[in-house]
Amino acid sequence: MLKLLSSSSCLPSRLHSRAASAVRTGSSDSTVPLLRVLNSLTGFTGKSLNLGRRAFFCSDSSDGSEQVVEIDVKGSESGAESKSSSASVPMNPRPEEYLTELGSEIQDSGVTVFSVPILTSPTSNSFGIPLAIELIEKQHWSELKAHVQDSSATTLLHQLFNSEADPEFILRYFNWSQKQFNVSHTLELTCRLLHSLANVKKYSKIRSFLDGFVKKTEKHSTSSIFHMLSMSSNQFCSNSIIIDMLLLAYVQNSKIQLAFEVFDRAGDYGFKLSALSCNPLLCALVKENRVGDVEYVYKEMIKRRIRINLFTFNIVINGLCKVGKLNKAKDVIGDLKVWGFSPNVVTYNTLINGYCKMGRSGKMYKADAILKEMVENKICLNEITYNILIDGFCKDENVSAAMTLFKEMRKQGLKPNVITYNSLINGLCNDGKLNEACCMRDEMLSLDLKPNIVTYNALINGFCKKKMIKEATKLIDDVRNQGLAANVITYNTLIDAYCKDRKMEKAFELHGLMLERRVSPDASTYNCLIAGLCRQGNMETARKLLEEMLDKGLKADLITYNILVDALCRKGESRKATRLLNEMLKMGLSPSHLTYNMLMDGYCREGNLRAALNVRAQMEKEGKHANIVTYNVLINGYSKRGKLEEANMLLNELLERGLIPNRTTYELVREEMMEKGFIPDIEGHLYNVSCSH
DNA sequence: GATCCGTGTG
Repeated sequence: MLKLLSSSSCLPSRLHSRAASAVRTGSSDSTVPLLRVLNSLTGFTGKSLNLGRRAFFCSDSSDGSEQVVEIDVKGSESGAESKSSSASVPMNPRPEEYLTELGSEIQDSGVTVFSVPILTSPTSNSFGIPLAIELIEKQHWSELKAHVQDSSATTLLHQLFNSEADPEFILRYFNWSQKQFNVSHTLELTCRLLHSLANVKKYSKIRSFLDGFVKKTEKHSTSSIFHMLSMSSNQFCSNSIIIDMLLLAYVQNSKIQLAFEVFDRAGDYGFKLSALSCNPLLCALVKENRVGDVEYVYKEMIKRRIRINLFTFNIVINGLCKVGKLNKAKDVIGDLKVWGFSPNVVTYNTLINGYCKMGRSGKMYKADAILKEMVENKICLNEITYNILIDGFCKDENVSAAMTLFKEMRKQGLKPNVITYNSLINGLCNDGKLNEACCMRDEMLSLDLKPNIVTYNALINGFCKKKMIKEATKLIDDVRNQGLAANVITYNTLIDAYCKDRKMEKAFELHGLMLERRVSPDASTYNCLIAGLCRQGNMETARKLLEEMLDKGLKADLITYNILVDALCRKGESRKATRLLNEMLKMGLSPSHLTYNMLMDGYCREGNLRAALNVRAQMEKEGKHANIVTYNVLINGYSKRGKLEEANMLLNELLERGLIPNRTTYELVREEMMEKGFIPDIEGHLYNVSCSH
């Protein structure tokens, strides 16, 4: 009734070759229990062809050994027997039932999908399942190998699933056979394995299995995994746990996009995830600056009633703070209180850090307000709190305030660490206090706190800012003597200093040195060098360097293009710069306000106001609105050409748009205005005296 | 079983 296909002239050519190989691989004693066939029906993506009374099923086996069987739909035993070379199939209980289902499924649609593994009959040789299990248990692999060949590896796996074998042994065999025969078992079998492990609560085994699974597998789409998993068991709880672990495995293997997809689809399937996996996902999204996705996951977690905890809130707050969404971060603090949590030291540290990193003046005042709230709520400051504040004050150019905190920190019995010192050294260096900065480094050494590369980079930067590049370069030797290695930031700092000092040979020397020492230059390295060459007007070499950069697989970024656009515009070659702008857009890079403004300025200086306006139109088309610099550039362009009416119109336009003119805005027009009898009124609007009379 | 802090450049 069911038999191996021996040969067939009616198969389409594509299938024919598969059939031929099936004949070679399938031994003549292979049989296909109907139960297996039916099991396979539940889920598979392959193809079947309905050819009258017979259907040919082509297995989707990923190991390359295609197996084809022929099924007589009508179930006529005699008809099947007419093909003498096919093997007969032992009948399972109530075969008629299966055949009826099978037949109708095939006849209903021209394309039905399922796989048909071919099993070697266990009775066909002396090797039985109990022996196999024993060998697997004892891990006598070489002995097992004597009994299992390429073609029967999957067969045995099926038999193990059907036996009462310990899922852990099945797992062992699963892994061994994949490695041994260099095959990947099908997704269907993988899901069966996961479910059998979940049934006996072997979660750590599932975890490590999934780790391997996500490491090598790129071929299974998220949707096929979900589909197959839910097809192979309707145990909702197991499915949720498996998916939860899969999500975590993706995150731990830095496959964040896949993890995100799993999170999303778990919602469609209604699988319940845990904070154990969702929190790391959130963390990864924060690290990748995908704040929109962070907000989405957070909202979904609440909607799906995932048991969120304080970690969840803190991670989300950090994500929001990182991109300056301080108000939203405060909203989340409100949320966490509603959920019955209280902000802890990490919550406050995160928020304080958020304010410290904000570019605005008075940021430390805001940070201080949070600090007060923290103290009121009896949350003790820790080392990190102090480090954040010390760094914040240093960046706010208030090193003395930072030093006060430094002292207070120690008075509180908290130990400053490398980060504390690095912040202070950096602050002192930026303040030009190199001696004090060096003293701090010595203090570190005396306290047995090892300065690291960050420490030295701060010092090197300090020397560079003071144009003491020779001294700065010497520090590279110090770095080596301390057993440290200069990194890309070290080299970039020095290269940039030499470029600014117009010592391009020296800069390229360092570039060579970093290559020699196997420190890979990054886009910034090239940007520094390209900017240096542009400053010298050496556009040709700059172009060449850009090509070298691209050849190395580094991507030219916004900065690279801005450097080049700026240089071309300064040279009066705005047209060439426009070509670069289009190149950027083609590369999917979004030009910044600066890019457009430089271009407009270039055209204005060339007297091509029409071209400048075209740039502005393009800018608006790309969704970037003119800012105050844009207006200043255009106003300057018009007033320099004596077109005061237009300049005046632009000034009114910017006021109408709610932009705030700055000093430059007025200075650009004032002189000419006065000369020509225009006077600016108190509010900045201009009117023509001669017209008003 | 995890969340918060430090370096450079256009």
